[in-house]
Amino acid sequence: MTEKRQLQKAQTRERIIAAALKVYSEQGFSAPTAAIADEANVSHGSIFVHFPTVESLWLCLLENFSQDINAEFNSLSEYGNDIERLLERHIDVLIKHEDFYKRLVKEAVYLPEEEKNTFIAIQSMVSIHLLQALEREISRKVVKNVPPHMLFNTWLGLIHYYLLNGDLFAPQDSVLKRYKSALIECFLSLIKQ
Amino acid sequence: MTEKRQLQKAQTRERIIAAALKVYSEQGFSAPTAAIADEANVSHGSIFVHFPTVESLWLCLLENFSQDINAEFNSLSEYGNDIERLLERHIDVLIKHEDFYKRLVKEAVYLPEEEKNTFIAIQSMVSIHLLQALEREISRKVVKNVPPHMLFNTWLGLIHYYLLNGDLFAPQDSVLKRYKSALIECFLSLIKQ
DNA sequence: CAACTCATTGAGTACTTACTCATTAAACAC
DNA sequence: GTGTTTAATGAGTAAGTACTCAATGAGTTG
Repeated sequence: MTEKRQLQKAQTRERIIAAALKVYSEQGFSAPTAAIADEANVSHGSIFVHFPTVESLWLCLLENFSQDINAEFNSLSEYGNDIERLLERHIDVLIKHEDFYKRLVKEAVYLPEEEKNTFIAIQSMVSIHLLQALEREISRKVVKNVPPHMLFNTWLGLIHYYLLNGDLFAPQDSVLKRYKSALIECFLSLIKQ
Repeated sequence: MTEKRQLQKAQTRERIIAAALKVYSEQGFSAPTAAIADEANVSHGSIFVHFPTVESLWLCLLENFSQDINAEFNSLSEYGNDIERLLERHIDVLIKHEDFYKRLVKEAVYLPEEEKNTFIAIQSMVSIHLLQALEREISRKVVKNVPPHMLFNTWLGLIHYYLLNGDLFAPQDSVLKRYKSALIECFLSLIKQ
């Protein structure tokens, strides 16, 4: 049997991934690989044993993140067409991953195509549920007759705006926690007839 | 008289500034100084004769930009409280400087404090006029009774969202030109009672 | 126990960047 | 015309980065 080695290798990989998530959340994706090795208590070279390039490490993190978050958004279907509860759930999931999500909003522009697309896919996940609910409520004349994708973009634009300017709106605090109800209230009152 | 030298020095400075504006608009603020020297047809060292550090070059560009754009926004007062025309004018000014403005939206987060503040000041300029009009229309019950600053953030969030995702919404084209009327229409119909 | 495999190491390499400074030549003062 | 000032030059420096690879030693196998 050749188990102990495999196990240790897997553990090292996980340590690197966890360290990278932390370091990138705090310092951004241009943080040096040396900082990740430090955080993971692993030699610098070890990173390149597990990931041939930094880009492959980014991609791995993004795919993990996408899976995690998609799993949490799947439960959105439970809420049916209750827009308020969908919005609440949306923000709650983002709060859970606020640091990393904020980094993505800030830096996705500079990530390579593949990573960018993964991030866009995450947003599509929410949009599916929200658009469905919006269309339903528009047809029921509860929500204004505005193209639903523009409503969705307004919502995401608002949230990302607050995330990007977090230092301004809520210094040393979670913007999403602080403004959750204000954001939802504002958006709801805007879209309603 | 010692004129020719001063004139040539000033011209070189302007050439560097113009080149930097172009290069940064196209490649972002992390573009190497060598690219700017190339574009300006000036030696690499020349840049540091006129600007002690790259940061001082960034700041100079931002201050120029702020002055230009503020001058154009000052005419906003002519429009009084006509929100639609204010929004139109806002987008028109941004269209005029779209490439550089887009870069700022994308990268302001990483610029040093002073540059970031200059960018924030630009946004305040618009907010003054727009908030005034919004408050007026709220008191006249034409616009919904939502905190005006949240309405402003919704508007700016929407525009910045479209700018950030320009490649998605309008590949190889100006997002603002393409979506100007849609954005204004959407926002107006949302805020109205 | 001996031979071998392989995850891990960290000093070293190759590259890119902002910034320097001795040198040059054009503009200027007399 | 001669000497001085100074804008401009570009090869050179220092610092930081991702990535490599020969050496190590713990794990594994017979």
